[in-house]
Amino acid sequence: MKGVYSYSMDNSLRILKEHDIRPTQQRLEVHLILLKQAKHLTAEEIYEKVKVKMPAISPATVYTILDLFKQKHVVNEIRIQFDKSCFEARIDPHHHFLCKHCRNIFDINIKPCPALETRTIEGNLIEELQGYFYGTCRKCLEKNDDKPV
Amino acid sequence: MKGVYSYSMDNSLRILKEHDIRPTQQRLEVHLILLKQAKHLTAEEIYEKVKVKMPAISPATVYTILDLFKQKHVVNEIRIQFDKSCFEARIDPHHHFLCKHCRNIFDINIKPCPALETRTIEGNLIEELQGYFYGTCRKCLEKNDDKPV
DNA sequence: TTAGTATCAATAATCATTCTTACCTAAAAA
DNA sequence: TTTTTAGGTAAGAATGATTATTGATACTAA
Repeated sequence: MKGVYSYSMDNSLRILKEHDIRPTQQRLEVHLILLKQAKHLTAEEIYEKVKVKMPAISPATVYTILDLFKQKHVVNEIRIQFDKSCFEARIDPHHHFLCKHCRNIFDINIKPCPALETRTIEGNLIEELQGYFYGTCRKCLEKNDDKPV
Repeated sequence: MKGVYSYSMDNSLRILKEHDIRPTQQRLEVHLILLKQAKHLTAEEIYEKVKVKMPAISPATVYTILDLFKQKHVVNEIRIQFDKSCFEARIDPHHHFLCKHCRNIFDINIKPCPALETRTIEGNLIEELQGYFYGTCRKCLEKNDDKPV
């Protein structure tokens, strides 16, 4: 257990250093949570998880850290839900799907996606892109669950 | 002038009726503004514009109307800006570009966009999709304006 | 007419996020 | 070692878009 934890923490340490981020305890913890989770977490979910290890941390600190991580490109921010942001450690461009029923978010792979393969569109330079899909996921379709929550 | 106005208002009236929306004064006015503008407006911008004709209207009413319009598919909501929504009368699926410099929003046409052409992805049923591109628009590139606002 | 329904304005409430301030710590300089 | 400096953080207040609530009014159908 200690081994796994250390390994991941070392991973976070290396990643932060590689991106010129001074590795404080708080930053390491936030990064490790995103790395371990391998899922999309809201700022509040991250805050709740950090608080287990560091009860004194404040939400503002989590927001500050996530902001820094965004700037340094170690996390990706997703606004697929209208009322709050999610964050993920995966940083290569890819699309997302939000199920209206179970509210789960899935990564989407569109094989040849022209949007993901160009640097410019109609003369405009693309520096970031987000593809959001809304609908009913496979599992909820199988359940024949037609009413959105 | 009267002619143009009436024509547009008739347009709005027809569109609302076609979508089973009882045409009240407020709803017609909000719809007409979006129709005439042919651009992306925030809820607040719409509110400011309606207020010129109907000084008694409240922001809550505008939100309610826009919500109804969304449900009935007469407007499209765009969350390309993180802190507020924009609305447009164009309802066919298309992507958007936000320039980090001039903050303008442009419609984007990707010729063969697989995302716009499928109903399902990996077994998930797509009911709505939003493609958001962030970067530097053609005009700002020409100005060699490299610093985001 | 009259009951029932829908709409709307106004205000208050919510809630994610940001701002402000002050404290603390760690590294650099003396 | 002490001083200095800069950056990081906690706490709580502030912001601001959006939503909920409520009471009044207008429409609809019998």
